[in-house]
Amino acid sequence: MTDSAQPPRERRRTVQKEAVRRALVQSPGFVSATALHRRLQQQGSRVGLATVYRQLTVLAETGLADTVTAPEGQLYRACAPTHGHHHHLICEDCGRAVEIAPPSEEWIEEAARRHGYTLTRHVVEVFGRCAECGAERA
Amino acid sequence: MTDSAQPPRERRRTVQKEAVRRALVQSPGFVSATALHRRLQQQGSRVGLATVYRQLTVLAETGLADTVTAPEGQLYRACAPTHGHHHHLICEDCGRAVEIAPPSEEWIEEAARRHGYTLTRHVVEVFGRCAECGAERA
DNA sequence: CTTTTTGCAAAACATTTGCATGTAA
DNA sequence: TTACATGCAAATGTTTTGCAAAAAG
Repeated sequence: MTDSAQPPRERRRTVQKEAVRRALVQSPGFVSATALHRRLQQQGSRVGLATVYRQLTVLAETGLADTVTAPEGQLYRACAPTHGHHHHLICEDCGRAVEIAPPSEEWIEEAARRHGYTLTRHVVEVFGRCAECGAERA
Repeated sequence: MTDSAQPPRERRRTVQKEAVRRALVQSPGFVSATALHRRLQQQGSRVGLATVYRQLTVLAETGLADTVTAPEGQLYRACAPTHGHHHHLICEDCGRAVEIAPPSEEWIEEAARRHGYTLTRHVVEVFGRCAECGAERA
């Protein structure tokens, strides 16, 4: 991208925008767009799936949502805008996610530098099964 | 692991199995199943896409291939069976990947234990632009 | 011969997009 | 009024699956 100054997208306040946001906040761990859409329907909100996707994208861009790429798709989670980025320990069963902090991320920059890479982003995803789900494991 | 003795899947030796493996080895960085399939076609091998997916899955399970989940899908890369799992520094432009080793992964187990999680897998993906691609950066 | 593997096409999903229609500002 | 936002359905793109035919052992 040649840094084309994008027309500062206007953000209009809409019911569905709020609904998506609220639903996301209500969700315990990371959720997929479809899952969130399902939840919204159950709650009575008649928000279109496309809108859920669009809003989730916006939320992620705005930093209001954290997102990780899982094999079953993109997952989102509400996130305080101040948080910046962090890593998670995610339960593969229920999706519950715990924030974890690596002791140091210097080694990442270190490694990048050593190999002549310019860092753009990094992801640390740790998957497992939480105590609750693990106990009832079949 | 509950060590449920799974019916030891028979592994029959087939041409396409070899073809997929070879194509994967020939590929420099991480490749998607579809990309690999395309490559195979260009090389003349008439391997079905489904087979490529199936084999790639097997290779990953067997530990003969490394795999990362990217937004555009699952990516695979040939990998020595002895290697175990490791992490990568991936160029977002050309896909070239360099192996990197975190100083220690104890903190992951540590964190899991602390939160009562049973670890199943973890992924560390660091994305950036390699020296080569970075130079010509527009 | 028996069982696995393949190929193909259809099915399943996740996600995006085109467009007419609502609607905030 | 006038853009932007939404909904819906169609379009994409990836990965899986059903099943009959081919191949391995």
